[in-house]
Amino acid sequence: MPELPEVETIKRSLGPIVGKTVTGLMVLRSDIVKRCDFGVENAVGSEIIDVTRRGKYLVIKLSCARHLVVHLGMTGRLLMVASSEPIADHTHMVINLEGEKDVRYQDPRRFGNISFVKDTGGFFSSLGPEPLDPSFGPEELARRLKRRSASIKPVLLDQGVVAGIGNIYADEILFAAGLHPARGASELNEYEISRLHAAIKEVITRAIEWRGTTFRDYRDGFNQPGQFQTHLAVYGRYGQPCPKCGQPVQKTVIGGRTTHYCAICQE
DNA sequence: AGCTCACCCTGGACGC
DNA sequence: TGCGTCCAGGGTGAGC
Repeated sequence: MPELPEVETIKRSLGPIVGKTVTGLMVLRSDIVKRCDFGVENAVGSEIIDVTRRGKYLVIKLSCARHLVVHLGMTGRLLMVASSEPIADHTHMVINLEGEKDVRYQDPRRFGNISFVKDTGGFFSSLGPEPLDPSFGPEELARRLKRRSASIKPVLLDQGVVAGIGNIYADEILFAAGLHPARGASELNEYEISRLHAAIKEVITRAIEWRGTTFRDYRDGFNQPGQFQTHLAVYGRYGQPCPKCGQPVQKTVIGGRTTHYCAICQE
């Protein structure tokens, strides 16, 4: 389940492709293409000048002022492999690079998508701020929560509020902030919002340091799993002791999503 | 406008 | 062993 820390880790692992020239590009399943501002043939011959991230989106920037924007959904992977490797099942796009290397996009569940984008500004216009951007402060978070009557958990998952938070980190963030996931977003006071803001930065930063969470599917560009799963406080730990108070972690459904929390530590 | 919920998809876990 | 059922969840869109 690639959320911000996983996508950031993949982005960093794809460093070796920067500077390489695209020698071929094949889309093997057209239904994974979400938006197409230009033909794939336009990418061939371009140089990859950067790999960046916005929220949960990975952006492969090409020298022709065009971008490949990839969303990995739940089970998507971008892997660097030798061109001689056989094409694995559920491979939906192959980017051939100079030096007989490929970047391959695999996604068994096909919740992910690829876009061929000219103007990324427009593409990302509905996304909220990057949680680790220094300009993202508690005041802005407060402003974004104020008009939301829904529970804080689904509001944290709303990419228009803050970009990059998914189900795992929403639960971890709310635990770190000591906030019950069913609390109304607009009812949080200044102190609670400052705790939430600090928890967002802290949890995301720590998860990136551990190279993301691998529950089952997530791998970086070198096919390596993350390590943060052993540091989770509540997510996936239903019935196990809360790391703070020792009481069993609870599980419920909020906003249609499985939600883990500690009934003692999260008021 | 904002909230809630069903839907998409497939592999793995689980029960019988 | 095998079959059926359920579950995971990001984003989207329908309906309220």
